[in-house]
Amino acid sequence: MPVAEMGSEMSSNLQTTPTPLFALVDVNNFYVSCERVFQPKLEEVPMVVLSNNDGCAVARSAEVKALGVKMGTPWFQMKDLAKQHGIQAYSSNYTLYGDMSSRVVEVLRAFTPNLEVYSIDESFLQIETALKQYQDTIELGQKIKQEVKDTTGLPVCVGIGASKTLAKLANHLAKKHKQFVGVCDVNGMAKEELYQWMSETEVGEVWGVGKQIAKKLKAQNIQSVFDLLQASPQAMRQQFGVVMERLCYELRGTSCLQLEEVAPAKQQIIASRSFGKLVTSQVELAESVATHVARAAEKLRTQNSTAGALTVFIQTNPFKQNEPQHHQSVTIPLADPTDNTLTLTNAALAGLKQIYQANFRYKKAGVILNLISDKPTAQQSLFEDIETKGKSAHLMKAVDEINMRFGNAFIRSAAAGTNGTKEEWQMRSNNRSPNYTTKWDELPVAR
DNA sequence: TCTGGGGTCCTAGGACCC
DNA sequence: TCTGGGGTCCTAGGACCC
Repeated sequence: MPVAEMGSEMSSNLQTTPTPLFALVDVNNFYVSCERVFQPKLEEVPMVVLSNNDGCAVARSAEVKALGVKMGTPWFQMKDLAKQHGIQAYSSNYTLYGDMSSRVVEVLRAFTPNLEVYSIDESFLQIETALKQYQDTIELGQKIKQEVKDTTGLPVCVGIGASKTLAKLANHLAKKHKQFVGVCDVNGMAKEELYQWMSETEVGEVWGVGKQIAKKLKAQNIQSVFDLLQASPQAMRQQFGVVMERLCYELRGTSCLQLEEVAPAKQQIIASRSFGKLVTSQVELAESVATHVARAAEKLRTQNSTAGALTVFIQTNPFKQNEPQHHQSVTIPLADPTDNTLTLTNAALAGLKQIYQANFRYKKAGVILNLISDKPTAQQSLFEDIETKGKSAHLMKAVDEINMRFGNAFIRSAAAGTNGTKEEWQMRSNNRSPNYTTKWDELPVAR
């Protein structure tokens, strides 16, 4: 589609709903910047922050990025480079980073309560209201940047756009190109300029386009963000699924992803670690598994939750290609949801016994607590749908089809939800057992 | 020859994010 | 020799249910 037509299509899409405006505030080189707040002498020193066991770089200063060091590069692989350029390495201090993160959020909340803490170093703000007190988006953005710097000592960039994806893109531009001075608004920008930036930016930079998808896109000559903007969302959905379709609309300025002000309840808690050296004995694995359970259970209690099941897993080192590999996990359902460390430990150790195999050299062990959620099952939500909205179109279609094939004798399965009260439906559902002998003809008759 | 079909649950795996 | 840890969502296939 020619560029000129696309603009008109975008505006017609937007007529129905008022356009939100998002700002993404992201701390530059977060862990590195945190260390520098407390050790100002590190300013402008090329440095990295290392993962657990000091394995690989999880944060790089601008100087190190300029040397071409990628995120996640193992420390041993960059030692030569480090020597050559005087790269300093620091072990990570997550307690400190967590604390700094809260302080940043506090500052941002003063601008607007419409805020989503997206990660330890990033927040989305919805800024339509806050904007009224400023001349324009750039002034607001600069004010945010200054305020965070003054209060916490941390440098941030601000990206502004009509969707979260565009705000992310804007933030990327603000970080990459000095002329934005840390604040970029792709919404206020002239279309021609935006499209220019988009065609200069690789498609892989788009939020939600990772390595694999970028590769497939490039194979069909979708190289830049602009190329993706021109692709048909329907075609993208065909190939990559619904997430990708949403992403395309977001790029075109139709916001599909809402601000999530209240963090949804966690579905799982993971505690895992790599070993410093490879482990072969079940006893050693059991010790580490017990430690992980204790940590996970602690997190569980902190958030006042209980686990309905527990998963244990152990893995060999995937980087050792010439060694036999063993990755296995087992999930243990817990009859009564619990937050009790001893109960969870017993379950975990029983699980470990099931999956452990001698003669493998294990690199990593961990546990996952599967939390009890109040999210309704698909069937429950279907029922609620019927209760609130009346019989939905797709359900009626299914009913019609059944009636067409089998006559009006009965309606089964999901359609059975149309019969009786919620309680009756739940009873039927609870009564299911291997011995359940009800014949078709005994099932409830429709209407 | 044709042989019911839709739903749930579970698991595994792939993709993505920071 | 040495390669993080914690999350999410989606999909597909098989077992099982009625």
